[in-house]
Amino acid sequence: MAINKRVSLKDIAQKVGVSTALVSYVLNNKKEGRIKKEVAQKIRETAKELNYRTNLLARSLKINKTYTIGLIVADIASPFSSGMARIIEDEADKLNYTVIFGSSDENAQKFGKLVDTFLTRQVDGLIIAPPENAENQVFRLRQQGLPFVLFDRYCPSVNTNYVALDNYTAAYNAVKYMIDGGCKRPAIVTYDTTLFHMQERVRGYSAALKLSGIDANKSWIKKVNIINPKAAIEKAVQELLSLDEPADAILFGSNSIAVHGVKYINTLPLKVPKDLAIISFDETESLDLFYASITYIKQPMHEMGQLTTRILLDCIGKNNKVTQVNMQAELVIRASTR
Amino acid sequence: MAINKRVSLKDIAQKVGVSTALVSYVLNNKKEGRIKKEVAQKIRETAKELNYRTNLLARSLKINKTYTIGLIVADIASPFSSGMARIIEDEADKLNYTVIFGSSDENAQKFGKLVDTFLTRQVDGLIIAPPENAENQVFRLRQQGLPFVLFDRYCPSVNTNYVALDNYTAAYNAVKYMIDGGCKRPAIVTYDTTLFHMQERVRGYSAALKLSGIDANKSWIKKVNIINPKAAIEKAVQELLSLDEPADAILFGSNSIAVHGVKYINTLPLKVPKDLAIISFDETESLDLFYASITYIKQPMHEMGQLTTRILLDCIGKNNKVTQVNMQAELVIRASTR
DNA sequence: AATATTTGTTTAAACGATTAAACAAAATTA
DNA sequence: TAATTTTGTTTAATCGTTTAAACAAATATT
Repeated sequence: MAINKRVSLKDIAQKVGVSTALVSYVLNNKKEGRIKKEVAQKIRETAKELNYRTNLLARSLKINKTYTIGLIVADIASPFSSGMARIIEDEADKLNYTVIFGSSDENAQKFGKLVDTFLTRQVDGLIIAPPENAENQVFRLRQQGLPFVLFDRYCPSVNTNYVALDNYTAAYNAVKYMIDGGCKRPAIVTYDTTLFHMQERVRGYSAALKLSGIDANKSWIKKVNIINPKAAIEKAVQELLSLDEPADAILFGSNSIAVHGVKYINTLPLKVPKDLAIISFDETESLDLFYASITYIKQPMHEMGQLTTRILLDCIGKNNKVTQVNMQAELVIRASTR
Repeated sequence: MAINKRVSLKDIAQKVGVSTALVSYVLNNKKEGRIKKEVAQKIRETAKELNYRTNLLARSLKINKTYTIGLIVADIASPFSSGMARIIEDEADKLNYTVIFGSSDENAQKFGKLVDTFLTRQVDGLIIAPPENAENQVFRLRQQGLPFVLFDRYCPSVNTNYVALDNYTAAYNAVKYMIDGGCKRPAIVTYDTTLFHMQERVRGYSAALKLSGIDANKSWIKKVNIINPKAAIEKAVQELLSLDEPADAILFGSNSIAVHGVKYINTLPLKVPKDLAIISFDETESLDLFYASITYIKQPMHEMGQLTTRILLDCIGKNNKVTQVNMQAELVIRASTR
């Protein structure tokens, strides 16, 4: 079955016996008062009858606007990314934008390829969670002048729009809370990465110790390799718990770290929160059945997604000022802390 | 900062002092032998120097092909959808296709809007998980002649490409396994929906009873409303367990049903699998910590996603025959069955 | 030397829309 | 009645590519 030849303005024009210009004016409701009622009516009828659909390629080419935004996440299959994608989709849809997406796999080169693909497709703007080592690419993008907004992560060295968590304060508050609850030796397990937002979390952790008068202990900070994290995280937790004076609180630096960490802890005889307090970043469904529900740092994902999208669409609509937002997290206190 | 005017073929042509046609030929490696080496070289250099990028809108308009496919899922934020999206993205990328996506929210009207949006954008084809009551829309799409492939769900009334699970056999085998393990009163909890794939699961369940010589009991089949499923599922499980002769095995008709069901069961004194055997469709991370790991029906998601994409791209490349695939599931036996 | 072929490049139409400008006819004003 | 304005529509250029066809110059063939 061949594709039914698509209907163009020309087809309508011919059928009605007018010029394509007139058809365009009518279907776009331009020149409102000028066009004869009966002709307009006829054109609209014919368009419907022929099942006409604007060719957005042609329109976009002419008006130099595609109503498309590109979304680059780490991995669309991850809950955080797909959750964000959904929020962005809905928000974009409200203003008639369509989203095309790609996963960078935390790989700067793949990231570059995606940016290129999207630019070639003439997207009106980009929403980006940049991977490690992509600062200069982000910088170059900035020079190009295409509107974009970073989210989740950002590059402090590049002056550009972003929406992210105030990771420093979030981590600070979480650790402070555990200390105030009586923990003497709080640890943190994060990925070994140069990504700014992760470093901020460690900085917040350290500040909480310092301001609470606890002597920082280097071995309380565990940075695990992002490749094959399961084994690395288990080892890290194990080490923390077998110190001469074992850690009595752990802040897991991300969702996925917490999953492996807590599952491992679940196999140990120690009791949460009595022997060990736990806080994780983001809620984690897969720990729902852990005997002590995990206290977690809640990012306002909805607000972040909506804000990110709005800032981008604002920018596309000519607003040139740079908007940088660090949102406050909420500490949701549950059973894993005391 | 204004957007740097994008560079076109014309700019290169002017700079080099040739026609745009020649530039196009060179950059597309057409007319290989005919073009003077030095000129070709110069053109390529200048293109790089000016940071030229093909305008895919213009090319697509001319060649009537966008290298874009539209993906319509129930909800991109759900693990199944986003997992599929990722597989499709990777497979499409290999052949230089880009994916645009939308979530139907299981709503036929929203589904229609998405199809429309994607057609307007001149996608080369669609990959669709159709919602309830979208049969006629799928049928109309079929008449239009645009290549598309259904996945996960399909409409038996419409003769079109699809890739789905053999849900009948999957359910049959699962229930049979529980019966063979000694279960006398197997139940099933599914959504109350006319979606064909769900009905197939019930049909497989019923066949297993019949062929095992078990008298089917109407109250063993629970169909819960998809709106506010948590309460409905808990009620269903509760009813199954308080029958005069309570159910001693449950097949949960989907991932999300199993989550609520098992979490509820976790609060009860009964023991899995001794008092109650459990099987679910799809693996469910959030039940990882349940004391008895859940036996589940494993869909070959990777193969399904890849196959779906390949069939579509095949179709776009002119293959007109209809391909219908029902893939076999694997029953992954773990601790929740005996 | 005349003709044919090859080589290297340009011309120009097309894809399907948008839109400023031009135009003709009707209605209004002077 | 002539000049002006309004109404309704068309013409034609444009967006940035692709590509068949035309063309001119160089080379090969007779």
